[in-house]
Amino acid sequence: MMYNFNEIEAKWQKYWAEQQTFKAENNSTKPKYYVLDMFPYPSGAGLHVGHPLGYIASDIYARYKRHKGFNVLHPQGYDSFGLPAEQYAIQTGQHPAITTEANIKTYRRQLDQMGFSFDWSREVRTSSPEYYKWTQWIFIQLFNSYYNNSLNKAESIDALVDVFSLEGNSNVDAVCDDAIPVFTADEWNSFSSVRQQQLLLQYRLTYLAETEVNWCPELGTVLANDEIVNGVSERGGYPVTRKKMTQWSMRISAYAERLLQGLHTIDWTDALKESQRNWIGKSVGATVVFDLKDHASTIEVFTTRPDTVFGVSFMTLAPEHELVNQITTPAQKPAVDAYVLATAKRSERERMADVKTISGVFTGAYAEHPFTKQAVPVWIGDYVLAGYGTGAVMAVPCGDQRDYDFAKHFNIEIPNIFEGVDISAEAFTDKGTTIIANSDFLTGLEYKEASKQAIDALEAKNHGLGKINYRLRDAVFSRQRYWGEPFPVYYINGLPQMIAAEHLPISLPDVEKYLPTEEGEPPLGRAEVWAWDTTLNAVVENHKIDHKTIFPLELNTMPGWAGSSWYFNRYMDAHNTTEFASTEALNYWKEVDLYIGGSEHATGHLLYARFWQKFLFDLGVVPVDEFAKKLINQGMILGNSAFGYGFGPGFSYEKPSDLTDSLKCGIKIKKYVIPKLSYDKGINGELDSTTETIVNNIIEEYKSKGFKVKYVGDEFSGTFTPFRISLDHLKGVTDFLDIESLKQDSLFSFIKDADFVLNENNEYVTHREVEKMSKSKYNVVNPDDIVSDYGADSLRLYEMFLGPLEQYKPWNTSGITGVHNFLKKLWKLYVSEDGSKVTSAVATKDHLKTLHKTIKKVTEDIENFSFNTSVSTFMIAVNELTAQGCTSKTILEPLLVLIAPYAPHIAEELWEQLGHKESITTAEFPEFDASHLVESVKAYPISFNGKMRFTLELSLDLSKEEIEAAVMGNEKTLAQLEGRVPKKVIVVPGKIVNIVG
RNA sequence: GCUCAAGUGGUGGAAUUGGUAGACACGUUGGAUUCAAAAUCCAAUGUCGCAAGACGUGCGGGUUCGAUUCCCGCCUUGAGUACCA
Repeated sequence: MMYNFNEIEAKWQKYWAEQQTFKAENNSTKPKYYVLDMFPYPSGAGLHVGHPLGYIASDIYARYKRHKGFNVLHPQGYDSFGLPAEQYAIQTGQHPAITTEANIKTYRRQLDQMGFSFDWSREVRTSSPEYYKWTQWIFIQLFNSYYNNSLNKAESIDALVDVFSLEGNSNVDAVCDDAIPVFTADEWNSFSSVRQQQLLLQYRLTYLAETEVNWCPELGTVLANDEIVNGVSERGGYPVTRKKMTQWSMRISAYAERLLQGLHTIDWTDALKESQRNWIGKSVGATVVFDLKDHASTIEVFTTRPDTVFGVSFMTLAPEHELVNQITTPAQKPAVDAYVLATAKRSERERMADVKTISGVFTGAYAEHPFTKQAVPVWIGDYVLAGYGTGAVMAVPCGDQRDYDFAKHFNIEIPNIFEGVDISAEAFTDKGTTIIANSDFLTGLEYKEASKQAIDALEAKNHGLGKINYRLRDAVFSRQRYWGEPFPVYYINGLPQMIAAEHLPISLPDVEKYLPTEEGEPPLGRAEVWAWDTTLNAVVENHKIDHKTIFPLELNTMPGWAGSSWYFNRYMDAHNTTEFASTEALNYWKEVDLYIGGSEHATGHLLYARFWQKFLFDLGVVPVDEFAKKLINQGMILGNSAFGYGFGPGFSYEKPSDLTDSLKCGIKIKKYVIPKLSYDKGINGELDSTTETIVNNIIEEYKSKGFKVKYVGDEFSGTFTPFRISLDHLKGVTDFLDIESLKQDSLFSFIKDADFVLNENNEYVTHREVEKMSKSKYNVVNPDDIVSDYGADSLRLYEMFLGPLEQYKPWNTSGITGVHNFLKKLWKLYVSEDGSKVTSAVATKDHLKTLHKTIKKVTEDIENFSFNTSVSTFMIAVNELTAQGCTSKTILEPLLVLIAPYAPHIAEELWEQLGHKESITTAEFPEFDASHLVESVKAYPISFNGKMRFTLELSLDLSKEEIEAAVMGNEKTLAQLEGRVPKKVIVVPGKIVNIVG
């Protein structure tokens, strides 16, 4: 019998689906284990070989845990709302609902053929009304809650209303907008209901506010901070500008401290925790209030160095600071206005790129130092950001490099307040133990004590407060797009009202025109969408709202991260129509035990999901406040792009491995040089002179048909253009180009008349480069091809074999033959041409040693997520057992269970051939038994003073006699004793042994 | 600039708490089989050397009987972050 992987894999995939082998129950006598993958966006390109990497790892772990006797929940679903899905629909000109459905079909087929052990009965889609009903429900809960700082948790807004009506807000410690006035109970009760609602909105955990947002005109929507990379949109790379818009926001800042503290309780990688910490950006310090001379207002600043308050020699405001207009003196007004205007014109990106230039303008105003009462000039400068702290700083040039540079540039005084420190060249920024000088009551103190006393003094004078500042901003929650969850919100008199929970879901209307607009009018706002929901219609009717003339409905949609912030809870009880998941299910599964996904979600999804989980925990809906106990970031599998080099259209070159080699070869053997330089510099890269000469020679020697280069005499006057070649046009898995195939591809029509210059073996060698796998780079390797050529088991093993899970690594199809051969050898170990080879023969010592060595290694590997090395271990085991001629069932049966998580199809097939009626999934994972491993004892000397002491390396517990025998009799060990032959070995507990020479 | 991670053959990568560096696989070379090719099997494969042997884990030091592993100082690469007061 042959190893017919296609047949075997189809057979078992069908069997698992029919038998519902991987269906998890919500109660069991077994311990529970929840393994989750970050669910995919069903993009139009389908899966490439990089996508399943994490799914394979989680599948191996899930299958392993089942063998170990756990009730395993391993679900899968689709993050089908949001920008990526919508952009794809727009590009293809189809409705997102249609493309999403089609893409999901492709994904499902591709996932199924990999043999994953998902419980598909629990599938969720964020874009299905049954699911987003509960996303809307959570939104309403957030709206109905505020953050109570004294309880340090979210609480119902009704509780806040009660407090207001009894005692006003002066004793309320809640997270809210900065500018809330103090009011008494009487005042509150006398406020109109509109006024009350406006005030409450400033406390709610999701609130409507006019905020400066990141507006992306190309995408026609606002973006959250984490959706912007280097000043352009993460998706598409479009420019982003600042714009004031009324938007829904999520008060994630209320949870900043808990999000920080929670990191201590979860087993996530340090890198990931670190980036969350950076993103939250906690800094401890104080606010300091400076009075203004000749002006009623005050300037409030935040500083982490209150100890340096006596080093202040000026203040700087952000150009956008609200006081700038008020305090600027008439004499300075023209200069200040010009500067403010110039700053506003500069895009975020320009401002970021240009950090070296120091610029600023004096406002003419002076503040008063809170202690010395000296006049402090107030400047504006764009090194101060409006969005952080208070948008103003007290400048201490001797203790902060930016203040120092600013002072030097504008010739401002730099007083030194550090004992024995030279500040003539740069600022002194160490906190350490340096003594503060020239600072009145702070003189002679160190940083820590000085800070404390400075804050005490400020608080006593009512001129400041100890304060903790966070970089984390509230998250903008509105998107001016079609393909997202509608808000369960309508408006009365411009104030938002929640639609009652029993009317959910508010479904997304089916519209013809779903394209975003550059002005930011939401697609749902167009005429044809009016009254798109019967529920809403009823609501609107009840309130007698004329929805033709006013906007009664919230027309924005929720961002992509809304649905992904709680989906892990939905899997626990995916079809519940009355609750987002039942309490029993939530209490049973609690949290995700192992979560696998990419690190690119560090400051987006993973932060928002933790935020919502903590909120739901405060609400008492979920039993734990961290949703994922352990998280692993799988690395990316990179593509291996192929390039040709062209000079103008229609001409291309081989890229030789190195320059000197080509020089040696010369033009006679048709080698020529296109330096990497030209590629690195892109299309308009320059060639160095050596290269240029050769190129000239080649041009003279090999004028090709279709060679359309302009050159004057011998002057080379063009540029080389690397062009991408689809991997389909390479000969097999080599670097060699199949020229005929390429010329027939309409995508590469520009090349069809070209002559190709070949190397001495008449091959055209492409230049290869490792980069991210993407359709546009023509470097995608489709798992479908790999599965049909080698089988899913081969693909699974190979993806693991490529290298450590967390690492970024290039894909290289040629290596897959190694693991494929292993599977064939494995097959041959069990099956001969006439049938099963497995017998009831007694296992030999060697057989048992091989088996238990393998059990030990593989168990350790899986527990440590080092899946790559266990593939090697299997190979060694099969090679050894084949060499030993092992046919014993006692060996071969447990071996199959070891391999089953990695290569489930072949394992099932062979398991069946061993006579089992049940799936191998029900088999117990074999236990390691050390008694089968006997290895030589190695001894290493520790010291030679009188007695010799040794470290012994043992792989199991040997008796004293056995160690003695091993050391005395081991030639190699004796050689290491430098010729001294021990007479007696004294075994000491642990590894230390005394040997008397 | 700051933070983190990583540098091992032609390649991907192994190597337990410091203990035979290069497992396993790819690739390459030679051989067997074949009319031939594919497939399969066998052997060799860190570098230098005919060999004995010597040298070898980015560079320079250190600790140790012993260092890929620990310490100090550099260099390089990758990732994240960026005027955060």
